[in-house]
Amino acid sequence: MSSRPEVTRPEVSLAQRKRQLVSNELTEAALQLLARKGFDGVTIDEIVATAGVSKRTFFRYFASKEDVVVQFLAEMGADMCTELAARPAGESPSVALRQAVSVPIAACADHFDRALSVVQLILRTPALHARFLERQAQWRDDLAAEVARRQGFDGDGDLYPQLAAAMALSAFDTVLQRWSGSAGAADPAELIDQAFAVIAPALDAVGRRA
Amino acid sequence: MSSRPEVTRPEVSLAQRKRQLVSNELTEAALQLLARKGFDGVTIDEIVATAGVSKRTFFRYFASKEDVVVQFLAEMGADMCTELAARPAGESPSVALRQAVSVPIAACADHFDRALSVVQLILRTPALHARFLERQAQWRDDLAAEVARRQGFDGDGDLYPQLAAAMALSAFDTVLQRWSGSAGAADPAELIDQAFAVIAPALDAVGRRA
DNA sequence: GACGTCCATGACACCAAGTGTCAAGACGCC
DNA sequence: GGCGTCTTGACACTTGGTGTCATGGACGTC
Repeated sequence: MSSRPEVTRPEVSLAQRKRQLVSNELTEAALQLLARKGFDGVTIDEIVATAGVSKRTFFRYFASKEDVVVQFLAEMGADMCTELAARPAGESPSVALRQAVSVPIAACADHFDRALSVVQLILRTPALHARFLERQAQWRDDLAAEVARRQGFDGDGDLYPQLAAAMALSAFDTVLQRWSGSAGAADPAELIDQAFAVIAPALDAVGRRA
Repeated sequence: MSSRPEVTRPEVSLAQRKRQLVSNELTEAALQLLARKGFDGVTIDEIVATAGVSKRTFFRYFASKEDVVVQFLAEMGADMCTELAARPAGESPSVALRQAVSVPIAACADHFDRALSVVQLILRTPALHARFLERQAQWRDDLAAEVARRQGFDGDGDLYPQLAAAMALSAFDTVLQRWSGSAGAADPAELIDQAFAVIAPALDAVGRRA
C-alpha cells in the first residue's frame, strides 16, 4: 500500500492476465482429461500438449500433478475461515461453524457439474484424496485458531478448538462423500443440517473454562 | 540371533521367516535413515544399499517410499477395529470408542522412542502426512461399520456412524499431534480423556433411531 | 540322489514425475 | 532504440516406480 503516483492501468497488468489465462487453460485441459481417463491414465505431457505449453511451464503453475486438481478447491478453506470470522460473536459454535462449512458446499452446488466430477475424481483416486486431506489439515488449523479466538481460548491449552474444527470438517467430508456418492442427487444443505445435528451437542457443550 | 532353544515351527515356513527378515531389515534401514536425514533427504537407492537388497525388492515389500513409514503404523487401524468389536454391547459409544482409540496410543507409549520419531516424521513431512490421513480414512470406514453394527443402524441412511468414527479419529489425531509436539512429555492417556470429554456429548447423544 | 516346480531375488530397461539451468523472446520504462 | 525484468521452452538430469526375464535356492516327488 504505497501512495505511489499510480500506474496507468489500475486494472491487472497484461502479464498477470496472461498468467491467469495460462493457468485457466492448464486447469481446463487437465480436469477434462483427468475426468475422462482417470488420474493415472493421463500424463503431464498429454496435459501440456493439450494446453499448448511446455512441461516445465506446467510445474511453474502447479507444484504437482495432484495440485492442479486440488488447487481447484483450494479457496474453499480460505472461504470457510473468512465466513467463520464474519459470523456474529454471540453465535453458538455449532451455528457459526455450520454456516462456515456451508459456504464451500453452496459453491459446489453452484458449479454443479464441474464440482461434482472433480469431487468424485478426488474421492475415487487415492493419491488425490491423500493430498486433499492434507490440505484440509491446514484448513483445520486455521479454523481452530478462529474458534479459539471466538470462544476466548488462550491457545494450546485446551483441545476444544482443534476438535471443534476437526468435527466441522468431518461433517464437511461426510457430506461431500454422500453427495458425490449419490451423483449429486442428495441435497447438500439437508446433509449439512443432518451432520451438524449429530455433532452440535459436542460443539455447544463448551461451557466452563479456566 | 536365535540364541533361544529353537522351536523349528512347521507353522511358519522358512520362506516366510526369510520374508519377514527382509521386511524388518528394510524397515529398520529406512526408519533410521529417514529419521536422520528427513524424507526427501534419503533415496530408495540409499535405503536398499543399507539393507543390502535391490531396489526392485524394496518395491516388492512396499508400494511406495511413503509406505515403508506408514505401514509401520498400519496395524493400528485393525487394532482399533478389533478392540471396538470386542467391547461389550451395552457400553456407550464414547466409552467403547475411547477404549478402541486407546489401544494404538498405548502401543505408541509402549515403543516410546521409536514411535515418537516415526510420528514426528509423519506429521512433519507433508507427503507422509497425506498418506497417513488417507489410510486413516479407511480405518474410519471400518470403524463406522462397526459403530453401525453396535448401535443397530442399518447402513447408509444415517450419518451418525461415519461421524462418530470421524470424531474418534479426530481425537486420535489431536492426541498424536499434542503428544509428538510435546516430544512425548504429555501423557497420552490423559490427552485421550480430555479429547473424549469434548466429543462424548455428541457420541452419546444417539438416542432415537428408526 | 536326481529332477521338476515354485518362489524370491537381482539385473536391466523403461516410463513418468519433478527440478536446475540457460538462452531467447515479450513486455514495460526511459 | 536500448535496457532490465519476467516468462517461456528446450534440454539434461535425478528419482520414484514398473515390466520382464534369467538365476538360484528351497522343497516335494520319483
